[in-house]
Amino acid sequence: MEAAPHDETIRAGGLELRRSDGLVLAGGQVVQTSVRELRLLVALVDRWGRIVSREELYRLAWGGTLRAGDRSVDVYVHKLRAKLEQALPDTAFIHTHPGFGYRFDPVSQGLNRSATAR
Amino acid sequence: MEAAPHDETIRAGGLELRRSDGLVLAGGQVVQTSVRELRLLVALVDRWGRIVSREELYRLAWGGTLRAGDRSVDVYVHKLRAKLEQALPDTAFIHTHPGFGYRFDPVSQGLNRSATAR
DNA sequence: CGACTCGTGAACGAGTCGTGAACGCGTGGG
DNA sequence: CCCACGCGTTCACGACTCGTTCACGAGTCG
Repeated sequence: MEAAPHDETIRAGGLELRRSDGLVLAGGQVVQTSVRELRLLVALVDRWGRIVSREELYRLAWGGTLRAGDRSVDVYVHKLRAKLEQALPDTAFIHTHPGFGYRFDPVSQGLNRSATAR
Repeated sequence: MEAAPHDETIRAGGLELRRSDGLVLAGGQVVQTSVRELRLLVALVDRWGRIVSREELYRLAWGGTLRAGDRSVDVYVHKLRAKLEQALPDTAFIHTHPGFGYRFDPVSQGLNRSATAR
């Protein structure tokens, strides 16, 4: 029944991601995510610290090829950011790398951390 | 980390569930449940805090495979919510996760600003 | 400036979920 | 034998959610 070969639970800067349940916790509270949102988040978290192109993110979360002009990834990154920031306002999780893609790396505001963004 | 494998009596946020009797108490008063309702409730409580798919709930409470288009689980979740809400109006027990399933987690209204929000 | 990338809110169609009601079945009492 | 009753299923309709797409503005770079 439970098929979870990977790490069942991922923890990152106040974020908790239970793969088997499809449950996301941030700061102790439940973050409601849709199926797409969760798959995108998992795709990003699995490549923690690395820049992931939109093409790859689309392939992982949607399962096809990203067509030219498709902004779906952008829109869903926005949705994820909104939900995560609502739960943990002082932490930035997803960073934009213009021309390359997105990168997942929790950075708490006010603390010294590698802020590679922009 | 595992919460109560098969305890006799389960207590959760004003709810009391005795397995052997099949007795459900909420806020001190008895909640009359049918066999199906109780089995569904037990299935949810046993996976407290986790999202449980309709397929699994059907398998646990009914004992077969959920056919496409079968709304039985939805209807019985509704019945359970109605009965629990009548006993404890300020507590939400069963939360919906669209696309995933249902999750049992008692949340008292007004005292808790977290959990199921959108 | 002009072209491009990205953020963000809104609108829309499709699908999912909540909910009341009708129906059928078995049970037990008159 | 008939009827009332509780239980479980199914249906119908409304409300809500999801994913896509568009539109516009901000920011960036040569």
